[in-house]
Amino acid sequence: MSSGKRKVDQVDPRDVPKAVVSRLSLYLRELRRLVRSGKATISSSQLGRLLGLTDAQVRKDLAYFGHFGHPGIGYRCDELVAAIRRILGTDLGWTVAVIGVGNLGRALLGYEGFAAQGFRIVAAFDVDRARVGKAVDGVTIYGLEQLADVVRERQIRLGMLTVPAAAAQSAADQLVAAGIVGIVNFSPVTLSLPEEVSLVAVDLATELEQISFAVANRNATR
Amino acid sequence: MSSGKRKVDQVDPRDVPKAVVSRLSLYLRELRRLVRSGKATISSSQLGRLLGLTDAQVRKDLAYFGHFGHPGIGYRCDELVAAIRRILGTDLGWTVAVIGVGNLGRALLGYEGFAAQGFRIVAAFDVDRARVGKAVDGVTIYGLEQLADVVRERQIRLGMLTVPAAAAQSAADQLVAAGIVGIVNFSPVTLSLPEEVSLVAVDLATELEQISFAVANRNATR
DNA sequence: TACTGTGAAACGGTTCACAGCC
DNA sequence: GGCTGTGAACCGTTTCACAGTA
Repeated sequence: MSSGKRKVDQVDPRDVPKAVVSRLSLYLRELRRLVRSGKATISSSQLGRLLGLTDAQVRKDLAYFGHFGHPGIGYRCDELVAAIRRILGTDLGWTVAVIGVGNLGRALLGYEGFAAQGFRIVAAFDVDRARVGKAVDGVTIYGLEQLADVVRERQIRLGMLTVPAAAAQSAADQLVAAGIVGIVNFSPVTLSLPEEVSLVAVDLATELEQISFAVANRNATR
Repeated sequence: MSSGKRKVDQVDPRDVPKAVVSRLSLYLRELRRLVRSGKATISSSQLGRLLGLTDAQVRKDLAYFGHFGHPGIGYRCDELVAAIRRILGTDLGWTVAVIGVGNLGRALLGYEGFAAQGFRIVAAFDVDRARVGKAVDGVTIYGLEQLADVVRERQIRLGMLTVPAAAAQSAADQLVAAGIVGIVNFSPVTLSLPEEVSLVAVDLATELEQISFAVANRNATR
């Protein structure tokens, strides 16, 4: 507590609802677009309309983290972009590894959306010797046995897992042992990880199943 | 109401919480694995432990749709697989198109997890003339202008959208015009669609941002 | 006037705890 | 004894409505 009356109105980030955090990503994406299109300020109701949310929700979400708005004006787009990036931690710059260089892994290596958001893929890993040593989109592919070394040397902090289901838990264990702090799991398995490692799971088949359910149940009660 | 006292204890599927439906996919995935490994029955608490959920949650979720369990026994794995497939509608067999054959689109065309869950990708579309006419993983690539015709002929019902952000809304509009009933959107834009078309959005950068937030806020209040 | 920030109310989902059943 | 199905209590999130501010 060095000096001044630093107002502590922020909440402990750990008890912010998960839904709020994922909307933050949406706000960020839309705000960047607005900045690019030259818009200087935006109100909660305009932003909400663009994203299919209510104005109150937008304000409540942002208010978890501080006072970013200007009454009578709205939110300054560039200011809010900077604030959200800082909240999400994407201003820190993250190094990422891709584990599993199949179809999906290759797609991630070539995905342009990551760099702009502060994520740099610096290495890929695979068990297939035919792939090891090659590079895809400028990223070198290493053997899985080199994981620990490369993670240490290149200071890799996050991993994206795109290996076959049967190999996923073991690959995840290796990532954890190598000291990685967060994993996005694209393999269709439920991983069990120590709770100090963050996990987000994405299952492509599951996404289609959600659509299937919605469509199959569109009309009234069976 | 042909005969018998058909008990109507099911709830209108439209007011089942979304979270329940996405857990259904998890149950299904795990149950299939259990069936494959020869397990005949499973209790809600075992299934919950495998997925990181409570036993009560598993039972409540399933009870939205009927009485699938056997007191004293648990759930019969194969029975429950069939029930969930029917609930999700994946037993109906869906035809799917991929729009945008870039890195991610190609990965989807080669993704093996879809067929097993009842989804068949029967066509792909792209604006790039160099790609049109070719096939990827046995799926023919058509020009985007052929969308309406091919969707009709091949009776395509769902679409996966993997085009650049700038092209996404227009492509989505074309999908809707062609009569598609559900879209999984991988393009980093918020689409606006008529509400009779179902939508699931997956943003890869957003997933990494969730991890970033979790890791950056792992420790106590700043 | 136009807008934010926020308590309070309303809503919806999860957990609890137990009756009923095998 | 072991397990499901479920009403009731609990808890977290969303919506409402308005005081406060530029």
